[in-house]
Amino acid sequence: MTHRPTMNDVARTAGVSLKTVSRVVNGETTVAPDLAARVRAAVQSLDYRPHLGASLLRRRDQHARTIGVLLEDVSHPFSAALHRAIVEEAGLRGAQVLAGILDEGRERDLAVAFDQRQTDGLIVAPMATNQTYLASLRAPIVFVDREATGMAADTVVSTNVAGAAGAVRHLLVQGHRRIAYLGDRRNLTTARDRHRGYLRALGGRAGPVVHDLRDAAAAEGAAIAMLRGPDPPTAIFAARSPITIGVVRALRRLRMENAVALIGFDDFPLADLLDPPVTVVAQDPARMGRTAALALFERIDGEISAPREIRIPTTLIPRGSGELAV
Amino acid sequence: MTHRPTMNDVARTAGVSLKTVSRVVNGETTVAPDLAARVRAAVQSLDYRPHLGASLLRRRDQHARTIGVLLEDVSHPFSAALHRAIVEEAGLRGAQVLAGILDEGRERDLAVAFDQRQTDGLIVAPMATNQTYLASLRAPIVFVDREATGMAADTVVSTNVAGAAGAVRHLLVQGHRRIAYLGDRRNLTTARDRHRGYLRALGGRAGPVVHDLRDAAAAEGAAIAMLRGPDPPTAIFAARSPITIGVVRALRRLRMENAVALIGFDDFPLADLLDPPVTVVAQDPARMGRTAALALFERIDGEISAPREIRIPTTLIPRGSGELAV
DNA sequence: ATGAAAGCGCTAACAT
DNA sequence: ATGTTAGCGCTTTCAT
Repeated sequence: MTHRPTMNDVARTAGVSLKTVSRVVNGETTVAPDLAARVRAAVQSLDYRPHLGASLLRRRDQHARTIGVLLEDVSHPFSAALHRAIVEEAGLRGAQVLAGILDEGRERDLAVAFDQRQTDGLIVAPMATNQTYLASLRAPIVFVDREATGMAADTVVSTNVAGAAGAVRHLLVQGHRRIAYLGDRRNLTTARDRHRGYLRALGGRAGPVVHDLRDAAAAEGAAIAMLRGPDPPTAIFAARSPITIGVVRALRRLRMENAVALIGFDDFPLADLLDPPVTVVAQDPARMGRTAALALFERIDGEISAPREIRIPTTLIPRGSGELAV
Repeated sequence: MTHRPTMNDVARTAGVSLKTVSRVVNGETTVAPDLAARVRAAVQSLDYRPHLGASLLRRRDQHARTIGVLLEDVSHPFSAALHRAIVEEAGLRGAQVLAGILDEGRERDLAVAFDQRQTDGLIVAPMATNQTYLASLRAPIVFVDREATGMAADTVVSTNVAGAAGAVRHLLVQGHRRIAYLGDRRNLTTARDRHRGYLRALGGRAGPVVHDLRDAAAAEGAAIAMLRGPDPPTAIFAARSPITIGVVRALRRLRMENAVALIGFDDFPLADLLDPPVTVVAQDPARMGRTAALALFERIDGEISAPREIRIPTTLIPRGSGELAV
């Protein structure tokens, strides 16, 4: 087991003091060129790599130039785009991004683990029903996609209420009067807001509503039951893309894909290649990610104003499924 | 700025020595119950959190119970499934997983950043053309999906040659004689192997071949050119799912989706809902992730046998597009 | 411009 | 069973 070289080893090899090595490694300019060259040669030959932990331990005020991102399902195209935007924005600032998958229940553990790893800040898409525990973390936090409960911090979300209301109004314009809502668990603020938008657009005339659909399979079952039941809807608003996909499968199985209109919240790959192509309310995850990253870096740099809530607009993309008349 | 509490603060508050706090925090059993209770109370009231960096600095032999995963495109369903499987396997061992997005060129920086963060090991899907630089890292490494160049380590890959050859043979059985290959850059070992499988199945009778297709748009353009050109193929083998999707778009635009057979390597969401449904050679990313994680933990635990290459079998899933006759 | 000494928060080795 | 001392690899005084 060969010892990992330390600054002391480099100093000995280069025939200089520990501190001189430190200066060279940290790019301080107050070192004579020949000494610096000797140090660099020693660094090379020993394959020395500074020990970030030790460095961070001593200079407690400095930053590790690393932020953490905690996301639910990394495979979700929305999360992936968010993640990528954050990485790019961080790259401009010379910061690294570490990501963690937020399995339900592990949210707290992960956040603490990141915090212990001296990340300078955290961007979190909250899953758990309460984020109070985050208040005790060392590092600043920005929430994205969903709002947090029990803790105030900068938050970047889509215009969920307006986007959902716009989709439903779009269906009303086609003449639909019986419009169903299929959504996720109501403890997610996104689901609550999209449901609220749906209700707002319909006024008193809400159609059938199903909550707590956690995945495409559940949505498919619920849609089939609804469409086969009494007084089926002529149009469906799906509040999340896995639900949209479940509804597509249901309509296909019942051969009703051209008989019942469908608009989904959140775009997804291949939506335009389905039959009929799926009309969606597209979010702008790239902009959300950039915005969240910028907010976080401001906080890291010491910004201490009151927590902000930033809303990113959505766009209705008509592709066919939402333009089927009654 | 209120000072973050240290073990010393806890010791003072609890009226015990520093070492006693250390013992309690680390779950050692050689502490009298009443002292332990006092310590725990102090930890609570001060909201003390151990400083992982300092801890790791002292006990150099111990592990941080954290591994890093370096993946190209986290949004790729294959990568996402891999990632999730690794997280689950690590969870069983009580280990955390940090992920990094491997933008081309940043592979080295990220790997070093993770290594500096005292990860116990790394799982890497190599992108760069050379991985020699990884040899100098502290932590053990396992490669997944693609083989590395310039560095020997455990590697978990799909049976790319056999899977591709099987797909092409499947097309031969339907009577196709002019079968095209559309693939990614040949410096990726996966692309090379799938191309080799294609050639092997066809013997001397290879059809038109296009390499270096980096995304769906490039594949769409290449497919259109090929299908409009002289002597077009009657079947296409796409070596990666973004390419498959590009080919689907091309066929759709030319209204040839039922005239030209298509098999794609790697499954993708909604493949079964397209028209015609897309036949694929499915990989098993969950198994690959589990296998890679297990291999890495063995290495972390000190296994020093020669590097292994583990091949995970693929499965042909006939859905329609690959069963179109000539 | 360079170096010696102290100490970041913690654990290991050794008392007691 | 508990405490004391030293020191991990590094940066920060403070000398020179």
